Amino acid sequence: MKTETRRQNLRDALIAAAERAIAANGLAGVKARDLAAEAGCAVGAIYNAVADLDELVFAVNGRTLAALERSLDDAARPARKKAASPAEAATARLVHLAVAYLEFVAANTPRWRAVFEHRLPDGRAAPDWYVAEQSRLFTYIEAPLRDLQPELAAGQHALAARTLFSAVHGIVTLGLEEKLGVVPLAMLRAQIEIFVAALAGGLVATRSR
Amino acid sequence: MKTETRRQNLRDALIAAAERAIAANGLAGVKARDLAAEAGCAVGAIYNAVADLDELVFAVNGRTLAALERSLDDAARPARKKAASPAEAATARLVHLAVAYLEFVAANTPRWRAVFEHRLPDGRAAPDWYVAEQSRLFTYIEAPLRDLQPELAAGQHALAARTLFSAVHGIVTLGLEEKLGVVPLAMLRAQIEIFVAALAGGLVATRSR
DNA sequence: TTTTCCTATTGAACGTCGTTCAAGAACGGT
DNA sequence: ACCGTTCTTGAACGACGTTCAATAGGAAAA
Repeated sequence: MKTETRRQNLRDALIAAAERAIAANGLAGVKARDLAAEAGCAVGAIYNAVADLDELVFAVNGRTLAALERSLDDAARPARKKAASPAEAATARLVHLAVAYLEFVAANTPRWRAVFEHRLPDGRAAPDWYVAEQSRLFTYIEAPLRDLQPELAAGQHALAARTLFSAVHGIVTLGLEEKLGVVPLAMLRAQIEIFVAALAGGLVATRSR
Repeated sequence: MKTETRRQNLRDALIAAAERAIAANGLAGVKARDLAAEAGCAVGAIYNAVADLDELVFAVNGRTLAALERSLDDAARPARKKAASPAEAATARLVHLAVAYLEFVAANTPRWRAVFEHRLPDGRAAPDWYVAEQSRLFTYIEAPLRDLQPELAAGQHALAARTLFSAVHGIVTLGLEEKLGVVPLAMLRAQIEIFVAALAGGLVATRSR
């Protein structure tokens, strides 16, 4: 069964080539002929290792999600400062997470943009493993949110985590995108710290009303 | 000078065709041959009325920005409830603006997505009139923010307006994009009301510290 | 009006893209 | 060693944005 290993090797080479292409030129840099040249095969051979170029993009995006998770884990490890209250500790963790997200995206901008720019045609859906990976990342946000608003129903935390992530994602994405005025990274970090802290504080205040 | 009016007419027809194409099939629906067929001209004639297809997209996006501004104006008109404090009035206006934004985007999803999906190749910049239009829209956010945090330096309000817009934009965009779980519009509106109100409340609380 | 020049218009053609396919090469089981 | 199956190849296909030589037609001069 050497043909199967060769197929796997080609697949890996293509994924690696696609990852380099995305890092260098974004999603638009993923071109069948270039990938074939870099992986050392003919254009047509791509379609034995992979159904689509879309499948390659999903593979690369999956690796990017895994890399983000590693960054979030590293960011969560240290810190552990004493906090006056559980709510303050939760707020600090949310701010920390948001800043870690900002820094990951800043350090991996083209790779990360590919995660959100990629759209598959018509009604085709993302692979299950990909959705699962994406979903699991939200648990990082749900845990502090539970500490922040323990009285909320279970499903509400998942919804709030989506909303909070979307908000931070918007700030990070539009901030790094220089479409409307260039915002230095340090200023962006400061804004995120202010806004996430204010948001968390506001949520806690809402609770007691 | 009939040729000049004909050129203008063709330009208008092409913009209208592009707008229909975007509304129906998104940015990817803008195709030279289809536009030419719908505008009743040959493919090559497009390039007499317009430099690029990008120019057409910018024209359509400009119209979309104008439509958003009309929606925001309409949304700002009524309401005018009595508020206990300037801060509460400002918060209510920010929530109102965010909800109006959500509803505009929900009612014009493909058109609005085109505004953010459109990327021009290499180092070409957006036209000046387009940047100005986009910039002017931020003043809608800056005014309530000034009421909310009067002690902030002038430039800070512009920065905070960008950040707040980015956050709401993230919530709206990822919420309407059904990539990760479908969130009903009503639920999305509730989330926005909660989050913007909490954020505004948190910002006010930060001020007094 | 007639003639002339110039520019607008046309649609075939170019280069690039993802994907497919007929042909030939290489593999795996017997 | 053989043969059926499968993989690999690169030319070919259709679609895309854009360009261009050829032609048609309007504007200015006679």
